[in-house]
Amino acid sequence: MLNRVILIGRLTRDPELRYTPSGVAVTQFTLAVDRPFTAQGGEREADFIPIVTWRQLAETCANYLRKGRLTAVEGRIQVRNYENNEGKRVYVTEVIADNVRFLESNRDNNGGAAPREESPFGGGSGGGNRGNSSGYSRNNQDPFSDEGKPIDISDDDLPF
Amino acid sequence: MLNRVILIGRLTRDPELRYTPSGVAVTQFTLAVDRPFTAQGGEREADFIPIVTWRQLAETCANYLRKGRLTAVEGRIQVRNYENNEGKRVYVTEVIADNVRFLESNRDNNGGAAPREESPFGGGSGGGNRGNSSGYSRNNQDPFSDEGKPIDISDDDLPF
Amino acid sequence: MLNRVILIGRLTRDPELRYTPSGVAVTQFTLAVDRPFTAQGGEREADFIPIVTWRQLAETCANYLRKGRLTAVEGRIQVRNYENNEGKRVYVTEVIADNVRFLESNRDNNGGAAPREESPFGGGSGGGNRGNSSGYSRNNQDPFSDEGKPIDISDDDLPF
Amino acid sequence: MLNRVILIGRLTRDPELRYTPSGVAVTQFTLAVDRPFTAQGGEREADFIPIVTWRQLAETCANYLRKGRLTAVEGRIQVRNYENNEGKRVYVTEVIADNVRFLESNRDNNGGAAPREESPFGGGSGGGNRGNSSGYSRNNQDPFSDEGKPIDISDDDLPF
DNA sequence: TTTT
DNA sequence: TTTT
Repeated sequence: MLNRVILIGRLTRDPELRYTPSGVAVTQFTLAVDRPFTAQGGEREADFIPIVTWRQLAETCANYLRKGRLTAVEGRIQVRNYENNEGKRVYVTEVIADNVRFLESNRDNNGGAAPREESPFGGGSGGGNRGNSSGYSRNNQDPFSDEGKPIDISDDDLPF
Repeated sequence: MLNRVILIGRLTRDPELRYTPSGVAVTQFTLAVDRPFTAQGGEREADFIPIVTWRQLAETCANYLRKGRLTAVEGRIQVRNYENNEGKRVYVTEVIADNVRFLESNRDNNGGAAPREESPFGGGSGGGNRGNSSGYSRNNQDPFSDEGKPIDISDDDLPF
Repeated sequence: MLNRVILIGRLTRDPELRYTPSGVAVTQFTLAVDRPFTAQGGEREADFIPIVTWRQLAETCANYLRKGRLTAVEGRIQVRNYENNEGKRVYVTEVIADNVRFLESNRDNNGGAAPREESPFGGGSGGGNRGNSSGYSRNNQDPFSDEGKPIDISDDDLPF
Repeated sequence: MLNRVILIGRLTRDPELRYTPSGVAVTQFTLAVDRPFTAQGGEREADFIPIVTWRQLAETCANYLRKGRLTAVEGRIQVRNYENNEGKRVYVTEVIADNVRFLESNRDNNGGAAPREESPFGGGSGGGNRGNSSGYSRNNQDPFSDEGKPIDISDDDLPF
């Protein structure tokens, strides 16, 4: 009835952009969020929280977010489930984001992977392929071709 | 770095109160939270989100929450993992609540299980056993005795 | 850059529906939200927080919310300012709601004012005047005619 | 009954640390939070939201926050009121913060005022006066001496 | 000016 | 499988 999540953390890897069979953009990444207390032993732990974004927001995230970047995410908790290879039901909890804030510009943080775009509001190579950073065109790609795991993304998951 | 969740939904069952080996109260329940849109086909779906409360809040939840009650929960997302019987790593996502609001009084809603306590601020049988609804005293109980699944609760999970 | 508020409280009065000069619905009400602690002396205090809703949500709120009802509100803090009669700048802080949840149905709570509509999803008198509870038609009304204070609502305040 | 605010924005000035008559630290600052849409004319507007922190958090904020810094704030909305010089009741809305995150380290942003401390976890001059940046000792100060406006802070405002 |  |  009400379901609201706000997180600030850092990406553990570059985001992954894919497309559903019907061509809708989806980007997934994981946010490492430090816990507000230290574990016994004094080490600070983190929660690794899977984030999913759809459509235009997915393309923006794929273009501008990179591993290590401090990022704020607003969204809702969603619990999916599917049957795995052994016929067992597996539950997957993700945050479906509807608002993502880039708290570090590209200038601030240049460790990790090289940015695919020069600047958050900079040029890009123009044209219709913007946002599809896989190098495949939107029509003949197979976004899941390199995936060993069961395909767990479909148009049925579309939140709106 | 920041991790905040606010949910409003209904309990799918009565809450379960247990104690860690060192005697700390933990209560778990699941909140059914309706999604803000309807699936294709027009049915309204819900997310079933596991909630964990600790210490005094755990005892209050065990005493006053019941299946079906409309409830607000504030907390943070936590992702635990453990190795299962087949040596596979399993990830469990829960909301660790630090604030729970009972949006329906006992009077409002008397379906489901009978309340164990008469009123939210009513008597109880007094004495040291308050909040331990398992019928075991706090010292000789085995809160996990009736559990087939691997014990996935320990003092290591203590959030503060 | 990020601005999110979630409140649960009770309406101090029936909501007030008005229309901007260009015919956009706006509803205002105040939420009494109990503080999480007691003041010295032991009395529990509350914050009285002004809420504003626009368009369709404004009409729904005007139709179904009433004085005393337990209500959840999601939105953002907005700070307006205007010059008063004495030429002094006055600051007004409100929560612009984009999501409102009715936590008590009409059946639960029938003290206070009589409901203008029978049931949350019930009939109403039908037709185009739905949601305009002032009795004026949408075109020839003056929503501010009965107001002594400076007109502090205009199309400029439109949030989207 | 539930009152939660999360903001990300930038300080409009250096924070102001004061002490109540009984010696409790209070820090006030204003956060400029960009609105999620542009006004007609295309300019992006912001809300200027007053933040209050107490005790240890007040001292930390006074030490490490500076004008212009990107900052996340978690807290609750509080509405105070007092009678002004002309006998008129004035309402003041503030966010009482219980969690503040510094999203830019001292290195990132050195515009505006010079930092009073070298680094977030750096030295300081040590000793009991830490956090009292007014230059007054905690006992003989008058935290309101340089204030023309009515004293609007007192131990009565203490949130816990 | 305030709600239960 | 994890980020600074």
